[in-house]
Amino acid sequence: MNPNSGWTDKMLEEVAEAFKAMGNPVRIKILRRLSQSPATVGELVRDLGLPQSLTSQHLKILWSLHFLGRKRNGAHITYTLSRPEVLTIFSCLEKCMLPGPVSGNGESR
Amino acid sequence: MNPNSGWTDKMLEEVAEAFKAMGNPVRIKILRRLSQSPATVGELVRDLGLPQSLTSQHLKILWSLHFLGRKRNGAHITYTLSRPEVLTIFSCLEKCMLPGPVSGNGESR
DNA sequence: ACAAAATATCAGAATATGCTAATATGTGAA
DNA sequence: TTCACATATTAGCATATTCTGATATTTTGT
Repeated sequence: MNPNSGWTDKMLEEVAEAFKAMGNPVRIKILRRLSQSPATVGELVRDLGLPQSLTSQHLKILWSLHFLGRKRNGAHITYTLSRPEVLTIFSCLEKCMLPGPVSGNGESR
Repeated sequence: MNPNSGWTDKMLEEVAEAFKAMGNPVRIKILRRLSQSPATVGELVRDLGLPQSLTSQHLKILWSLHFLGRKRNGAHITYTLSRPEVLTIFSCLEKCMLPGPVSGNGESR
């Protein structure tokens, strides 16, 4: 019945949101940095060389979508990667999607 | 030196583009439909219940990013999924990211 | 209570995205 | 060539995203 075999429209939306979250260079930087080790906002700002405000905004996005965990430590807030699967996806992309085999897709116009 | 251990800025952009491409419900529908079997634009329009123009626009995006292959057959054009890895990513998302364990992320404000 | 440091939020501008409706292009048949 | 069908492209609008710069909030130390 459902022409989307298995996925509801709501699931479609959520999956799209998850991809969208990863569809930004700054957020990818953050995710990759946090995959090495947890970090505070200040450390991220320093390591990635980004404005504090911008970093905070992107952290909010990633956190609200449950990509990140957050822990207060005095005046500092430490963020952690809460979905290691993200890294699997990254390495899949790195290996499979970037080189773009484009093996004879037979476009002959 | 590079604070992005391994990835150049160009790679970051390209990976982000790939994620962005998958960050839209219509494009996810198309990718999933094509994962079952190749289809012409008309078939996609019918199966997914989308306007022809919109379908064509999204196909163009997916094709130009090398997600799809294309083959002319008379007046028809058949599209195929050219990156089966996409499905791996989908199922990873389906299993890991959607249920959102959010297991005690220790947010205690 | 005050100041300083760390983080978050807001306002606004520039750009990008997604959609509809209309039009163009290409293809095969008569 | 002309028609009908299949697909692509365009224009324009509405909304979303991304960024900067300024301001708010929270926390610790004095």
